[in-house]
Amino acid sequence: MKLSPEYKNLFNSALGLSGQRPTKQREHVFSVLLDKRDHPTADEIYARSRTEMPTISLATVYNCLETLVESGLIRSVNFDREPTRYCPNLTQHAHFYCKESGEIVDIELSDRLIKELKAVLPAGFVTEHIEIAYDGKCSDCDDHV
Amino acid sequence: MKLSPEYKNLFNSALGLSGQRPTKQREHVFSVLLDKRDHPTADEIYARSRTEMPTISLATVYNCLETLVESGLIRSVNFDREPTRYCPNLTQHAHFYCKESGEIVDIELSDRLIKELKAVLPAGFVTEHIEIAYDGKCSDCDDHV
DNA sequence: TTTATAATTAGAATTATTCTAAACTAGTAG
DNA sequence: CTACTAGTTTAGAATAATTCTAATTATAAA
Repeated sequence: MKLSPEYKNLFNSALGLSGQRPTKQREHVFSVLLDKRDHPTADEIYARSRTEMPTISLATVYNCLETLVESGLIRSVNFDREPTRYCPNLTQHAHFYCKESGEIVDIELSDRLIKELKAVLPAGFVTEHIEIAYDGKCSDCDDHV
Repeated sequence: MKLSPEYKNLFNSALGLSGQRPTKQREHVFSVLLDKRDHPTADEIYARSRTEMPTISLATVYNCLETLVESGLIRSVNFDREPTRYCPNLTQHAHFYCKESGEIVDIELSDRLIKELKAVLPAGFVTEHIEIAYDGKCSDCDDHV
């Protein structure tokens, strides 16, 4: 697990912009997220990180995740009564949580739709981020197939 | 703090439909939420409930909130790194969280917009609920006024 | 290099929430 | 009305996720 040159650049510049240092641990946690894009929890990320970096601590994983979120490299996702999950933040997308399988699927959102969502805000309201979470059943789990 | 006849009806029938008993505690927690619609946390609801019902326990508040959510009378709302908040679920709406004032504002959503949001799901995906959370600055806190 | 500042670490602490077991209450049948 | 059954409440203990603390180590800049 190693960052490709493009991601390495992205990583360095994003951290640079938010005034934070690129460390081995931060890079590794980022690469773990890029490697398997299944929206893991902090605990899961900790477990995966330790296979290649056995000395990393859980606190560091939390710290790294916080830093990566701040620098815009990843996003945190919350579902009801579930620990926070994380995903590398590349495109504008929503999340679909399947109640049956527990799977989380990314849903791409068009610029037009985002614009419409912003348009419904009252005058003077400025949004930085819109978090959209669907829940229901995915095509694999839907009954009337 | 007492439920109006309409809400009392709504309360009884909603609980009835989901096979649960209408108790004093559930009714009181519901009335607390209706009384001040500011998206309080369980702790805040506990504090408010105790002014009129000093013997209610925190566990009961959690139980009541769970029951009310199940029966569709209220909604739970999650924001990053914040305890779960609750609101009486009357209309289809999103939530706007102001990073400056901490205020949570309801944003009404048209049926058309909801339809469009459902339309972007892949074939076979069925959603029961779409949770939409904006964050940014509300009109009171926005800089360039 | 040296130095100042930031990041990591392990473990303790905190916070939100859930669980447990006993006491109570509502709805139902006699 | 009385007793029964199942659901609900209660206080406190337990758990799970996350944050804090203080010591150590690493990074970047002079």
